[in-house]
Parts: sequence; C-alpha cells; structure tokens
Amino acid sequence: MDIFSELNPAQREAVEAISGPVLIIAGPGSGKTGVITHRVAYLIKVCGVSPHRIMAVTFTNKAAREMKSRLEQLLGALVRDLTLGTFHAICARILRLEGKKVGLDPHFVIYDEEDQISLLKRSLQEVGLDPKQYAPRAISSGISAAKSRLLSPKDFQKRSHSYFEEVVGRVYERYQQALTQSNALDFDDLLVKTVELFRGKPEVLAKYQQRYLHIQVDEFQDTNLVQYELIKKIGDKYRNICVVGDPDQSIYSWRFADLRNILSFEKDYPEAKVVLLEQNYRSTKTILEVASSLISANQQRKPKDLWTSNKTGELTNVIETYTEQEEAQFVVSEIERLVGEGAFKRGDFAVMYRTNAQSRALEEAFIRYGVPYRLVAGTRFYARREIKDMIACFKLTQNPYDTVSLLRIINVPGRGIGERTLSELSNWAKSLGISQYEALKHLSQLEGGNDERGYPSFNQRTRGALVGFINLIEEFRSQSRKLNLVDLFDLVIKKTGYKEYILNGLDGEERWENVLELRTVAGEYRDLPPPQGLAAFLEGVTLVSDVDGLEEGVDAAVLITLHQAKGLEFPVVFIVGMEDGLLPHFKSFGAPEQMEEERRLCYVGITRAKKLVYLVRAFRRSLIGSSSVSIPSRFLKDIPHHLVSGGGLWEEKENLVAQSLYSWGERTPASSFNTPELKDGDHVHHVQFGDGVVVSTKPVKDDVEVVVAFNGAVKKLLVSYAKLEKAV
DNA sequence: CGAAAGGCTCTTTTT
DNA sequence: GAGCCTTTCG
Repeated sequence: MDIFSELNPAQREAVEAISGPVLIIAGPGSGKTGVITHRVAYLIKVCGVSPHRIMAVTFTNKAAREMKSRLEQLLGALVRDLTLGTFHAICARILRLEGKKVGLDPHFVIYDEEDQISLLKRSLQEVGLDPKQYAPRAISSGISAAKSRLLSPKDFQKRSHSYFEEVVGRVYERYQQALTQSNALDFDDLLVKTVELFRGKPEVLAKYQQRYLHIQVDEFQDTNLVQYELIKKIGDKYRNICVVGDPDQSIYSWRFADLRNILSFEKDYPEAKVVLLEQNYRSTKTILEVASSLISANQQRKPKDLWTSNKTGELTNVIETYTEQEEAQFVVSEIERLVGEGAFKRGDFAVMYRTNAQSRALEEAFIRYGVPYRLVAGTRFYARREIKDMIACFKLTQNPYDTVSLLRIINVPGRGIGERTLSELSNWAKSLGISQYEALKHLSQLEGGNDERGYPSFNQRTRGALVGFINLIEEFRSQSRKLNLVDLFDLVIKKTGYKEYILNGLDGEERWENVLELRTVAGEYRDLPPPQGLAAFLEGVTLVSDVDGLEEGVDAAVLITLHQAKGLEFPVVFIVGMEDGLLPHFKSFGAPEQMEEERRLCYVGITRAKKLVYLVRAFRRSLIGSSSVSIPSRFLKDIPHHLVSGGGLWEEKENLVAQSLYSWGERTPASSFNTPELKDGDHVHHVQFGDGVVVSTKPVKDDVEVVVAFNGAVKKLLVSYAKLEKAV
C-alpha cells in the first residue's frame, strides 16, 4: 500500500508526525479528511498500532461513517476495532459500560432538546417560576453554558453574578434532580458524566488511558471545554494527541465551543508539532480569493496564506432578486440552465441558507418546476410528533422512570387520562417518595377502593385507564426481552392502536408513512439480541443529526443550512438570503464577536464551492407574515469588484431592481415535451410523484398552475415545467 | 375529558 | 405563519 503517493509535503508531515502532540491547522479544501484517514491507516499499517488503541473523534456521525468507509477500503475488517464517532456517541458508550460505577443505571435514556425543554418547563414550575416569564430556551442555554464549563448546580449558584444567572442556578438544581430521577441524561450530561466518572474513578480512567495510545480529534475549533478536558484526560498517559481544525471555520460558539482550546492546546502541550495545510485543492483561484477577502475583514484572527494551483475560474455571481419567491425561482432556473448546457448535473448544486425557515420558498420553487431536490432537515424527521411518540414508547420500555416520555404518551392515543388525573398521580407519587411509574404499578396491584397510604380517589374509569396503561408498558417491558426490535415495534403499534390513531388525524397518511420509515430504521437493529437491539436503536435515533441522513448518489440539488454544510463540498454553491438581518443574522448586531462568527459562516459557505459561487439576495423578504425591504449583506462590501459578475454589488441597486423584475420572467419551458390541456379531474402521471388527479387549474402569466393530488400529497405545479403526462 | 377555535408570541445555527 | 397556550363548548 502506498499511503503517501497522493500527499504534498505538509500533508505528509501531518501524517507522519505520530509521536507526541500535533496541531494541524487545515484551511478549507486542504485535504484534511485525506490526512486524518491516512494518519490512522499509517498508524495501523506502517507503525503496527492495534486499531483497538486508536480513538478518532468526528463532529458528526456522518463524518464518522465516511471515515470508516474510507478506512475500510484501506484496511478492511480492521476498522471495526477502532473507536470512531462523535464525542457524544463515544461518551454514551463509555457510560453504558462503566456508568454503574458512579451510580448511573445503564438503562439511562438520552434526552434531546425537546425532552429537555419539556422537563425544564416542569422544573421551572416546581421552583415556583413562570415558564412564560423565563423563556425555557434561554434557561436551557444557561444550564448548557454551566455544564460546558463543568459547573455543578452548586458551583454555578456560588458564581452567579446576575439575577438571570441566579434564576438559572435555581432551575438547574431542580432540573438536574429531575434528570436523575428519570434516569436520563441530556446531551451535555453525556460529556459531563464521563468527566465525572474519570475524576471519581481513577482506575477507570487509567484503563482508558492505557488503552488509547493515539487520539485524534477533527473540527477541533468547534470543541468546548468539557470535550477538551476529556481528550486531555484520556490522552494524558501517552500524549499522542492529534487535533485538526481551522479557527476561520469556527461556527459553534453558541454551543459553547471555545476557540481558546487551540491556544490551550499549544500551552498545555508546548512540545506540540504545528502543521499548516495551506494549499487548497478544492476551489478556483477566484473563489478562494473571494473567500479570503471576506474573512480578512475579521479582526480577531491570525492571517493565513491560502493558495491554490487550480484554474482562475468563473467570477462570483452577486444577484439581486425581487422577493424570496423570485430568489428561489432564480436558483431553480439557473440550475436548470446550467444542467441544460451540459456543464453540470443536478447533484452538483447546493443551495445554502442561514435559517431553516428559508428552505420553504426554495422547496416550493423546486416543486413547482418539477426539479428534484434533497432537503437536509425540514421539519426534522426525528422531531416529528408521530416519531417522537413512538420513540417515547420505546424509551419508556427501556427505562420506565423516564417521566418525560411517560407524560408524553400516557394519554396518546387518548385514554381518558387528563390533566387533573396526572397532577393527582404526580402528587401521590411525590407524597410516597416514589416515581410515577412506581406509583402506577402500585396502583395496579391495589384492590379497588381506598387504602391507608393516601391512595387517591380516582374514579373507576380513570383508575381503569391508568391500570390499562401501566399493564401495557409492563407488557412491552417483558416482551422487549424476548422479541426482536421489529416484532416489538409491531406489538407496540398493535397494542396502542397507534395506527388507527394516526390515520384518523390530520395528514394521517403522510404521518403513518413516517412511522413506517421509523420501522425500517428499527429493522437495522433486528438482528441484535433483544435487549441490546432496543438500546442501540434508541441511542442511534437520539444521537443522529440531520446531515447524517444526506444520502449520496441521488442526482438532485441539496438544500442545506450553512452550519450543516461544514465539511461538505459541491461544484456549485448558491448562498441565498445575502441580507443584513439574515446573514449576518440580527442577533449578531452589536456583538462584534458574533458578527465575526457570522462572517466565518459565510466563509464556510463560499469555501464549499469548487467551480462556481452565487450570492443571492431578495429586495423584499417576508419574515413571519409581513414583508419588508431588506438591506444587502454588509459582507458583500468585503468582496472586491473585480471578482464579481452579475452586477449585484449594492451600489448599483436601483437599476437592478428594475432589471430583476423582468430578467427571470422568460423561462425556457419544456415545450418539446407534451404539455397537455388539463382540466379538473384529469388523471396525470409525474416522474417524481407518480399518479395523481388534477384538483384545480389556474392561468398565471404565460403558464398554467395546476394543483394535483398525488398519492397522499397535494402539489402545486407549473404545467410547462412539471412534465405531466395525461393518463388515458 | 377532549376537540375545536381563537389568541398569543416569536423570529438562528445543533451534538 | 406556525406552534403553543388558553378558552369554550359538547
């Protein structure tokens, strides 16, 4: 195996520096991924290090999967012994194995953000605060900040300097108790508890230190203090720690990622070898120059000399459109134009935006024009109600102390268990000092009527409903030890009547499809022995991110947030919403550090592109209902004129508005294709959506807009583009 | 108890 | 424009 043939001298240096700490500062497109995979391969193949003794941390599960498959090609089955994953996934694994040594039940569940907020609301009420007055999200962020600095509720309370912090401190304490009682961990806890484990049980730490001869961390600029603490601890014995990052691509400070980790690394490991990867293999000279001039405007930054031997390439297009609808239309027709010229295929395009809400106008345009696309995270799959309901059932099956899940599904589908019943149940449980689950179990064992333990006066019907529910959960629990995951899934559906419940509700068909999709996911865990299958499934679905679902090989444009785009590359990149207030976002106004982060975000977007960049903005944009005139992004001012075409730099604005109103009006209809006369009730066929029935038709401009009911979904389409075939 | 209707509040990024 | 909460009515 020739590991080095494709590497330049700096990359080679980075791969070969296997002894002692290494800091690799890797500019965009500098072959970073290649370097870190080669490093691992080099360690194993050339240096004879056992894969079992290597830990590689990535930012997303997708990155981990990609690295794994690359390494599989180089190393084959050996990769299975590597520790490869995100901090959260790796910590979860460690805690399942070792947690009981610090009193953690290995059946713990992981709370995602929604679960967290719901628990936080209850905690707020329990300490006598009004969730409306104290935004749970803000509190949650405050708690996360505390945890990211490894501060316990007590520590945090001692240090609170403001009224808000004091409130956070009070809620934090209660919230943490509630988590413990529910035998649940939030995302931050996965990291914090692992550090606590290592602090409290030196022999456990010693075991891991002994094991991990080499540690490698990607996207180091986006790690927080706890994460740094973790690698410092585990790597303390051998000090073979390799961190890779780029300060200019640090875009997660709001998640308490701390750039100072890079400085700390140099301080804590003064012997560290520093390698700079400055040659860019991805982009054209023009793109790199646009990106560099943008990022140079940041004050808090070490200058870098990025260069490329790639071609000069095309100018960057700066475009103004009238509204966000027109913006979307421009993007779609430009994609189709370039595809039509044969220069690119649809999968070569990415459309990036600051906020998820911006994807809607884009989606509508793609649908109207019948152009295929892939959306990364719409209403995110795992955040959907039906999915969360199902998952709550499984969480409760694994861990009946999970109060958040219990409260979520105790009356879903409706079982006649209302608010009053629940508060009575909760009070009763509290007075006995037991969990709600235990209270319910106790209730099911009592004969009817009151007893001396303060048994609440549920009427017969309510009592029946509660007992029915707890028996259901008990059945799931006992079956979960015998059935494979798919059979368990079907049992849950059948016994809860969830299918009927969903199908009778709004968007029933679509939501049932989602449940079936979750069942397919469950199928991936079918072959694991019963209890592990459930545990692995839950861990999988809780720690997945949406980029993880971006499957390769589909020839369609990608719609993605700028944050999610980190680490990806595309021949053509559109960044839409280049307006002050969106990019940079409002929230960064008046906060210079955040403003610099917004600029880095834009930089990340531009540097994803290989060949062509479009910076698009709308003159008017509607934000939450009302439309208003927008101001071009201040970042556009940082881009030199000679690198730009499209005339959209903002000095020339007046002209452009007038021009833009007309210039994208003329579309090139798919005229050679059969564009049938359609009327209501006609049966039609569409390549992507299948068979449907025309609901209504409406003439617009020089085209006809038809509304078609496809199997389960209703779409608005333009006749000239949608390539509808009339069925006979 | 639950469904339906009406009023409210917000606007970011996610492991 | 939507999701969340409260109110109202059956």
